This record gives sequence, structure tokens and C-alpha cells, in this order.
Amino acid sequence: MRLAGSFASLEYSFHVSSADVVGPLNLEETVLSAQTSEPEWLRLDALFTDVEDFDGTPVKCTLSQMGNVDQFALNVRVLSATPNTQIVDKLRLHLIWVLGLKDNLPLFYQTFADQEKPLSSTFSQLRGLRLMRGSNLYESLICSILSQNNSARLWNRTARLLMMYYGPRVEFPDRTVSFLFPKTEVLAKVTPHELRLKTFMGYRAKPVVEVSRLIARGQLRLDELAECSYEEAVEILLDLPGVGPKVADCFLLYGVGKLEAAPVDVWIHRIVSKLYFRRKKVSRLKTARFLRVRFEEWAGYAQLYLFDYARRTGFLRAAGDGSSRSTQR
DNA sequence: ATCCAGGACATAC
DNA sequence: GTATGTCATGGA
Repeated sequence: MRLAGSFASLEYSFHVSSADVVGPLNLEETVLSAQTSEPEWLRLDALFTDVEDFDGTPVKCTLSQMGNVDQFALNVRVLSATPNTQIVDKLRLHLIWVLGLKDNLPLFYQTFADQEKPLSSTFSQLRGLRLMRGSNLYESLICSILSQNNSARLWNRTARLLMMYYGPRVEFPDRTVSFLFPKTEVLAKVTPHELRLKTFMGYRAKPVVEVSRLIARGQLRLDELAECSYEEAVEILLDLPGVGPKVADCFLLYGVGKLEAAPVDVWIHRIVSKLYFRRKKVSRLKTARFLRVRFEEWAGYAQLYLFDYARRTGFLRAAGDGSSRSTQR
């Protein structure tokens, strides 16, 4: 499909083996869990492709997992828009971070194997499911705002439109074209009205622009936010327009990687109410607090497993919740 | 047509 | 602290 050596300085490949990873990996489950705060990766059969600006170099990464969840090799093919000889080593570390490959999954399973029945019952089926991080803080925050009271499918589409209208256009050596996520400065200048018409983000346009302006003016520094404790970060985030408890947790978990954050959406709210509060609806704030107290540094993972399990098995419907319907992916 | 989606926000109790 | 209505938009 391609001429050997024709993009010699722009094409790389390497692999990550199970020896480089703490515990099992189920790449497909991880990517398809639709759990990031960024647009979902593209899928073609067993190949997953992500395009992003990495360290100033636009790259297209195509991943595939060979072997099984315990003994595997993660094959990575990289197409770089511009030459960058150091990209491989950095990209390896980046992927380890993005896919959560250093998260101690065996410890997670072991810790909750006995005392947490509803949760531990998911371990065999979801073995190797990891918590994906976003690749960019700004993108994660904006997408988290887009996700409020929206379906995953719709906010993903809105994010794609954002990229196509306002993001940098990049062309790869194989002649494919992609669009990266827009720069802060670009979205800081656009009007909410225009944003709404082009990307169908509805009332979320205003906070998207306002947050972009805060960052562009230097009044909000996401990298500093990432250095704060969970509690400090939440306090700052809640002051932002369009950011409530769920969006803040979403950004902190998937964007920043704070594993004690547990975003409580409608699904988690129902699941936790049913499993841990005898089907009684407790408030969302209590639900989030419960998850943090109960699972501590594993709260994000507990939320991930319960969420994926519930959607995958139709758990809520089967148990007669009555307030939910089909779960499409 | 009506309800819902990985909620936030103002307002009222 | 908790309860209710409103906010755009597309899909079921």
C-alpha cells in the first residue's frame, strides 16, 4: 500500500510489550469504552488511529494489539507530518500515559476482589480495560463542557466540526488530511453565535468562548491547575462558566489524570443508587463523595468499570430501572 | 410529539 | 443542602 522507504524520515514503527506494562491490557475495550474527554479514536477493524499535535509535530498513530490481554505486543505505526527524529521515544512515553499502561490494574483487581461484589463481578469480563487520558488539557476541558446534557455521539460530532472549521489542517506523507483541535486563541475570538450555527453546540457555545478567552488572556492556566490537589483544582474549576461538578471531575479524571475523581453522570447516578443505596436516589454530590470515600485513588477506575459494565450488559434495563432505554454506542 | 442525552445555573424551599 | 424549571440540539 505504500512504497517502502518513500517517507523514510516521516514514518516510524515500534512496539510496547507486556513487559513494559503493569498488568493486562484490552486495547479494544479501552478505546471503545468512549471514556475520554476527547473525541473517540478512529477504528478500522482491529486498528485504532489517533491524530494529534505532539510536541509541535502533527502525528498519526495507528495502534493494534497482538496476542491476548496478558501476553501481548502493542504495535504502533507513526506517520509524522514533519521530520522529528526524537518522536519515537517521546511518543512511547506519551502512549503509556494516554492508555494508562502504568496504572496498577492487578492491584486494583486485588484490592476490591472480595469486598466489592457488584464491582468485582466486572473484572473478568473487562479485564485489561484501562482509563484513557486525553492528550491535551485545553481540548479535554472544552470537550468536557460540550458533553454536558449531551449524548456522547453528538458532542463527538460537535468536536469534529470544531476541528474542521477552526483547527489547523495537516497533511501527512500518505496524502491523508486531518484537522487538529483548534488553538485557544482561535476560539477566543469567535462569537458564540457563529460557533452555534456551525457546530450545533447549542447553549454551550457561550462558556466555550468564555473559557477560551480566560485562557488566552492568561487568567486561567490549565497546566498550573494540573499541579494542584484535587480539592484545590475543583474549587477553581467550579468558578468557570459551563463547569459544574460533573464536568470538573471529567476534566480532572480524563484530562489531568487524577484517578480519585469520579464523574457522576446520569448513568453512574443510577448505577450507584441502585447498587449501593438500595435503589434510592441520592443526590449526585453524595454519589460523587461516596465513590471517592469508598474507592479513594481507584474512584475513577471504579466509575469506569461500573459504567462500562452497565452499558454493555444492559444492566439497568434488565433490573427494571424504568427510566432508561436502549444503550447505543 | 415527547423524552432523553456522560449538566449547569438561577431560584425557591 | 435539596427540589424544580430552563437552557439548544439531534436522535429515538
